[in-house]
Amino acid sequence: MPSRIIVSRELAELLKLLAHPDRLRLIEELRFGERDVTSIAAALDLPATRISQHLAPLRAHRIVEDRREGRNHYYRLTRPAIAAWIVEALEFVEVRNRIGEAAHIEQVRELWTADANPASS
Amino acid sequence: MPSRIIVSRELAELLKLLAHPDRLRLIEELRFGERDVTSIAAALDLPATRISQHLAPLRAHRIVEDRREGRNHYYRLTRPAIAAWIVEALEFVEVRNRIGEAAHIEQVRELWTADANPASS
DNA sequence: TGTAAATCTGCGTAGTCTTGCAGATGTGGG
DNA sequence: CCCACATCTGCAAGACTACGCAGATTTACA
Repeated sequence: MPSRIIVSRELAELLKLLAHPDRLRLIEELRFGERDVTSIAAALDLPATRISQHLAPLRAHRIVEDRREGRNHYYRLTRPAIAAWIVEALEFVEVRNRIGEAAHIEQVRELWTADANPASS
Repeated sequence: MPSRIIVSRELAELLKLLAHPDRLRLIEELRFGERDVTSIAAALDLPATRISQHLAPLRAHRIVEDRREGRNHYYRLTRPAIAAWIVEALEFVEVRNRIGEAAHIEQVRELWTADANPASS
């Protein structure tokens, strides 16, 4: 079997893994370093169980790594560059004619490109 | 609703759209310019109907655009940079311990990074 | 040792994606 | 006008995914 087919399969698996709104926000949350599950859950306003469920496949594919400290599990990006790579994709998001759509994208690009984690918009 | 949530939804939609082995290879086929459906089908060794089915959602999200000439429909990437962006993702594909996995990835990276379309591996 | 906190895992349901196939459309040539 | 070619669309079955919930684990601490 040609390499193309093998690799495109792996690549598709990776993209499918990332192709969920919560997981994308989760990854962007980890942009600045490790966080524990409860903290991520609070930031995304989702139940901790759901975060754990999202983390499981990300962990299995080594998108994230974890470290235990007492009762808490701290997660971090295995290859932090993936967060920046994701933000680059904003360029390819179809800008529909809806009012404000482009503005939303620009706002998030700035948010996910910033060095710190100031406001949440 | 915060921009983050709106945009992460759009971004996830885009990634889901790309997250299919055939569609990834299809996009890489269009890297050098327009191709008609039959020609793509031959290159990927898939039935033309399937290619058409893959093209439909890509067209709807303006990943590709088409042009008719007689009976043929020629497709091209709306934003050609997306092909290069996808290849960058190879960096994040988990390199498993299987023999030859890394070699496969490297081979495809070269293939999908090359200026021409010589051999097929 | 008992209880609570933090997280993980398993399960059922509902919804979505993939794919082959049949049939519809549109176009060029005779 | 009729046929063949290129492509599209609709449909049903099977596979896969997301989500809420219940229960299992692991660890801290009294």
